[in-house]
Amino acid sequence: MDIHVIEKKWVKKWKDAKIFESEVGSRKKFFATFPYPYVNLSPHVGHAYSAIRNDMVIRFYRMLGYNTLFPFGFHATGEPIVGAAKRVKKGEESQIKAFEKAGIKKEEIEKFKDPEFIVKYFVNEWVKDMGEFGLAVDWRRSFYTTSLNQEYNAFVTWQFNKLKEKGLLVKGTHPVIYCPECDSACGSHDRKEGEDATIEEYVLLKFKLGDEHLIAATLRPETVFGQTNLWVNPDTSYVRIKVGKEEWVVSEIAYEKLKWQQKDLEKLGNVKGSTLIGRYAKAPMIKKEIIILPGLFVNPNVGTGIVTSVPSDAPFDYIALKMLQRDENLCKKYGLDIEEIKKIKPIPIIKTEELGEFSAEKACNDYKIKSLNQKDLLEKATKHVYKIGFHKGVMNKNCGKYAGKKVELVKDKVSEEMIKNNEAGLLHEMSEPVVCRCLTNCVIKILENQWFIKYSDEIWKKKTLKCLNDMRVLPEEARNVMKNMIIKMKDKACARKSGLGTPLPCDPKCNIECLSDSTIYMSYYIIQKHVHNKEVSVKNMKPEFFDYVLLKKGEPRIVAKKTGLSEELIKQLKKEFEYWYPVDLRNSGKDLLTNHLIFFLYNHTAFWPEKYWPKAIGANGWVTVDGMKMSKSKGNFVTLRDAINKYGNDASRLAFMDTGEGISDADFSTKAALSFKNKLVSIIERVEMLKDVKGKDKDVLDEWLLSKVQKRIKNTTIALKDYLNRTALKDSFHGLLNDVNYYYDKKKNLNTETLNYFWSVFSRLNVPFIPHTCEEVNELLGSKEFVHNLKYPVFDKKLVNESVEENVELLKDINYDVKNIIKLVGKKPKNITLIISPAWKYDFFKEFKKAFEKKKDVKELINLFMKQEEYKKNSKQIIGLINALVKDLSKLPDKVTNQKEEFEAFNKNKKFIEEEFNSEVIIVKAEDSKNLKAQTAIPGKPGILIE
RNA sequence: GCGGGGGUGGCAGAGCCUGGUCAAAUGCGCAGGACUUAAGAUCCUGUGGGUUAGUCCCUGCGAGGGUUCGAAUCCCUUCCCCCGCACCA
Repeated sequence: MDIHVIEKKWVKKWKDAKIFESEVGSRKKFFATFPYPYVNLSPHVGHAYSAIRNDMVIRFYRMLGYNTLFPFGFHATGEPIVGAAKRVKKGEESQIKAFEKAGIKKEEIEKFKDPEFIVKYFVNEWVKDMGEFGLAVDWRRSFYTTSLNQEYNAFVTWQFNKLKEKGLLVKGTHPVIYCPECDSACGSHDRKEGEDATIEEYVLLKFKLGDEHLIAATLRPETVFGQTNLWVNPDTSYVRIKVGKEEWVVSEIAYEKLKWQQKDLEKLGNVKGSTLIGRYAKAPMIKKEIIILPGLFVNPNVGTGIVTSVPSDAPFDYIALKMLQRDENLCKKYGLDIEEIKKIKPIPIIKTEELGEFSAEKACNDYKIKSLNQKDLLEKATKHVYKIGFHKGVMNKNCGKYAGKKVELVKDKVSEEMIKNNEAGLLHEMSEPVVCRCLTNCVIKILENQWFIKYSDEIWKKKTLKCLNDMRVLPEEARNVMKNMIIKMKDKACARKSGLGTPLPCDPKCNIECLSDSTIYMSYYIIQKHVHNKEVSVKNMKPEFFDYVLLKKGEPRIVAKKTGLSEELIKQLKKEFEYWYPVDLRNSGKDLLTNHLIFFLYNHTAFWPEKYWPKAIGANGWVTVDGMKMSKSKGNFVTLRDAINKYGNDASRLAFMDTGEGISDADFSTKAALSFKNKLVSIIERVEMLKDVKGKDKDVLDEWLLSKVQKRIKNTTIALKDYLNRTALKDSFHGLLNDVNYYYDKKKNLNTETLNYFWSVFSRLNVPFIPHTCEEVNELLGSKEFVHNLKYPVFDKKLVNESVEENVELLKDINYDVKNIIKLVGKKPKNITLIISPAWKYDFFKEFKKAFEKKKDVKELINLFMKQEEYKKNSKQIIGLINALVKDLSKLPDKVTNQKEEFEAFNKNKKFIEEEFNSEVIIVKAEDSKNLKAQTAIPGKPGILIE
């Protein structure tokens, strides 16, 4: 049997019958989406995972009676496709090889110089592969993004005009890591070095010195209240520059940096560091004249090469000051009066419990730092002081109006105040050097007049938080991740100079970037069906069209006239939107939790009333292959096509869904996939063999199987409602197969009715996981209908039989024990005698359980039982049991029935034991046995005697 | 640094919220068996360590303490790992 042939057959049948093409109706609907993939590659197994999870939920809800919709779009917005096309044009080896590896013929490569061709090529590949994979997708609703698709382009244009109208699209300024050679922002993927570099914000403090300003850079503006002096490196050459109307003195390197961040900069001349020493400059905020001292430790590459000194809270400053105060020669060299220098004392400004008011001094003592040469220790101490000071510190009385306030709360306020009073400015620095792929050193540039989406807007934020709060998020821990992100949200720059996309209406030279043009497009799937049907095209898509269909604005008669569409059609579109919206589930990889999904929520709250806000988000982890991150170099890169060819659709689906769940990563195990493939074949074979099953008699095993099946149904349904694929599979697939294996194994004369029922349930219950196999099984069972059109199995309480299940469990236990003993004895038994626990033990165990809940003391418990006549005669055994039970309560049997019931149960089922061991089984009550083993018997665990 | 999540068998991964009936569901791998001419598949049995005329005992959930009659689970301390922090899709 070839499973691939079977799967292909069903994929075709579904397609021909259009069972996944969804139309509005009167039934309840379920609309599930997942983020459209970026189409610069053919799909690989990682892509497939989120799609399968969505597919699983869709099939489940479909069989619960919902009208389901699963659309599938494609994302082409952004840089990579254009980049790849450029690289092909340039004839770059690696890029061409990558395409060739993806199965593109050499003579075709030429065409990949055109981004549009790349988009169309891969969209086609995706539809082909995903289609063959049998997803329950309504392919009429597929589209790709960017201006290459005029209709979608019109939709996004409308969206951004609306955002602007609402005041949510604003202009602003922001710093980026920038490559001067490429003349564009240099993202982490474009870098050769410094991928992890971040932008740090230094506050530039202005110290008035005559007509000039010495500019010192600091990361701790709140410590200005403790300034005692300035450090200037006497050996460094500084430059005097004109900044607007002011003259600044900074290091040469700082000037180079500032050029990118300040307007109207002009170099006036050089200043030798040593010439500044000993002079006094007026410090910002405290407005005090402080002395400029020689700081040989000052690095001209960092900040501005000028440092303000706060010896109370900065270990470097503290040690440098102490050293200078001892160094008569150095003072003399720069003409300083050492006695004056010695008068400089740290000014306490921040107090913490751990470090007191002189944290730098304390830290230096703790770390045993004596000299500036201990640079590593000084850096450690600085970090430590900062961490404690910032998070736990409180500003003291020397800090003016900030006294008594927490450091973390005032830090920004202090710098804001100084900037406002023109006592300070800003300098952006990279946390580490960045080199662009083009080998140019990057700088930080301040981009001006950039368009931002105003995600920082407090009202909008609040609405979005409410939306998140009211929806389901699965798994739950994803909610916290998102919540924290929303709270932290700043405005998002939404325009890019390069890459594909929709032009920003208010600045058409720029395209809308990839995460901003994909926030409310789920609504566009509804419109796309009509574009596909050629009923609507870009010329109809006036703003009034979207206003009416999506926002219910306007008179149908006027809108129809304006758009050139019939009134009927636009009414129909509006109706469809109102039917399918809101999105019931958006399932996504966890990587989108802190960006795309947030924007998705934000924009929905901006465009629609609560009624249309998304109902649920599901997140899943990454996919690894055989425990390793998928990569081409490791040779473990599996495309979806590979998986389909090798394992088939259902086995691949199982390999995903059986391994990962929730936000942790899923491991696609190739061995497991292969083993699933075999298992699926054997399932179909078994069902084919059903025709030879003729048995009519029913016994405990039939009842047991039916009862087990009910529990499997119940557990599967509960798990699926929480999108827990793995948990669900444990019951629906593995559980049921284990159950039925036991049945096949133990049942002498297989019962037709039982097995037909079983496989019918199996085939329906597993549709979300292995839809093709289920169709085949369903057909073999004689159904004329698609299994997808049948009802999902419903838990039937009447078929649950607890006591039968317990009996079978009991039998399993006994078999296990007997087998062990036989192994020890090492001979084939003639007789097996099971000695049922004496009647009093049943009472004892029951009473003990109750008594133990109240009293835990061994002696008290013994006394309690010894008071009772009926137990006295078994005192030895009782004391032994109590001691053992108190030590380890697990010895207490799960369930205590009574002797009569257990005796009857064993008698009824003894034939199974006899068959198992092929020997006679004798069942006696302990009271009727003289054998010593009778004493070891307890409820649920008979004494066993092998002869 | 900030935020989130983890550390359990050869591997992947349950159990933790709500302490005991739990140590390891489920899958993979491995070993043995049944079936088969044979192989594969399938099914059965076993799979932390130790011991065994007895269905058991000892040890074990990153490390160290504590609470409790009882801790993988609760509390404290400590070590280690992964992910996100935005212009990258």
